[in-house]
Amino acid sequence: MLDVAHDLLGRRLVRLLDGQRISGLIVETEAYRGEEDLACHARAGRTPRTAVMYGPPGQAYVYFTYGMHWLLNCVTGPEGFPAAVLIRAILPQEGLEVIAARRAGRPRRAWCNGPAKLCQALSIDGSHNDSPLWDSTGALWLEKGQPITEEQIKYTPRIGIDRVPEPWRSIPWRFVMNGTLNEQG
DNA sequence: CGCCCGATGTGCT
DNA sequence: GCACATCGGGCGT
Repeated sequence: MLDVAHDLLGRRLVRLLDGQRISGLIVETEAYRGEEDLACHARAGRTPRTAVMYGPPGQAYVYFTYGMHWLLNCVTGPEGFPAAVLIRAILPQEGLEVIAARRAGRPRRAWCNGPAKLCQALSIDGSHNDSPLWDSTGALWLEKGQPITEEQIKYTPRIGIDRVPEPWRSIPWRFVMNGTLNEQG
């Protein structure tokens, strides 16, 4: 739901890879909710791919697109209602050497400033689909990060859905923490 | 800087 | 068949 997209901002996304923590603060999210939301994958109803979104909240919904990219979502409630929050950008915090290696040749600001980039940086793929993001004993989870205030959040339409009809194309369900996307870190 | 476009596999019509 | 919740390189301004 929208409050989850809001709450995820400022939280820390943690990946345990070869025993090492790799993490970053979430600074950009988007909400997708319901079969009536024509930008949401669940617009086609319940299918093998979208089944996770109909399940309990707190699970990862990881899908493959454009023939080469993985994207990470957090499923939101209530159970039975298909909705998820896309994690679009993080600010790298831990495991910087690993991130730099996985994003070789790119400037730091381009390490994790996109939904597919952060999945590449943290080695997130389909094996993490339907895994619990509240379980800190797993390979991928969310932690309390840094509390943020309402004034720090910018609301805009969602990205990359230009072919979706109104009102869905323009509804401001993208959430950005002010002044974070272009930081050098 | 901005716009354009190719890459490349999968899910759904 | 075709669209796709993207990315990065190329080229023009």
